[in-house]
Amino acid sequence: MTPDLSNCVEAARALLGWKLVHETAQGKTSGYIVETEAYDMSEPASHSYGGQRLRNAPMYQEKGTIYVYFTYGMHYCMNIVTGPKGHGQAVLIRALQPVEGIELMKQRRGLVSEKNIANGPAKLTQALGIDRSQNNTHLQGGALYLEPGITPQGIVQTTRIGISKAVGHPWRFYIAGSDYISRR
DNA sequence: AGAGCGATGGCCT
DNA sequence: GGCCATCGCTCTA
Repeated sequence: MTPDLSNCVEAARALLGWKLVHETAQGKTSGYIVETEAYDMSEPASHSYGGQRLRNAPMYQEKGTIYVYFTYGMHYCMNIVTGPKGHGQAVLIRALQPVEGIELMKQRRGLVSEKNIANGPAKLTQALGIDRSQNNTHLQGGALYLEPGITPQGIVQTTRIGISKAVGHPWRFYIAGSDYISRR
């Protein structure tokens, strides 16, 4: 069960409130998606810009494919692929509100505050135990999947964070008033 | 074959 | 607010 993933910008909005779940040998962890960003092959901030290559190939797969990339020599970030096969687009999951397996997530993150468990794209992959082995897998039928969660009472749309190109696109979304987003 | 740099986070001041 | 860790992908030669 997934929201409509036919377009990255609409999907980024629609994914807010859904519960992202990961089941591992250590246990089950999950959180409500509270912050997202859309990326599309038409703009240079996207990994899919400039055509398909080995690294970005998952972005060109079927909607619901998972794209995990490694950056800054130490961080993993996770995206949910959207659009038809052959169109390089995806939604970056930027923050979660912890729900299940909070103790395990704290253990993985090595800290105490619940607000800091998953309030950033690389923090949430560490908390849920996501790495390269989930890259190019699919939300359907895997250990990493979506479940219905909460209905956001308000959604804020603004510009994306941490990029230097195509900075004007208002393709970042977060749940209004959430204490678990990376920044306002 | 090799240099440059990034959709970041943590720790320091 | 600023700096640094750390590595693999991409581009150029």
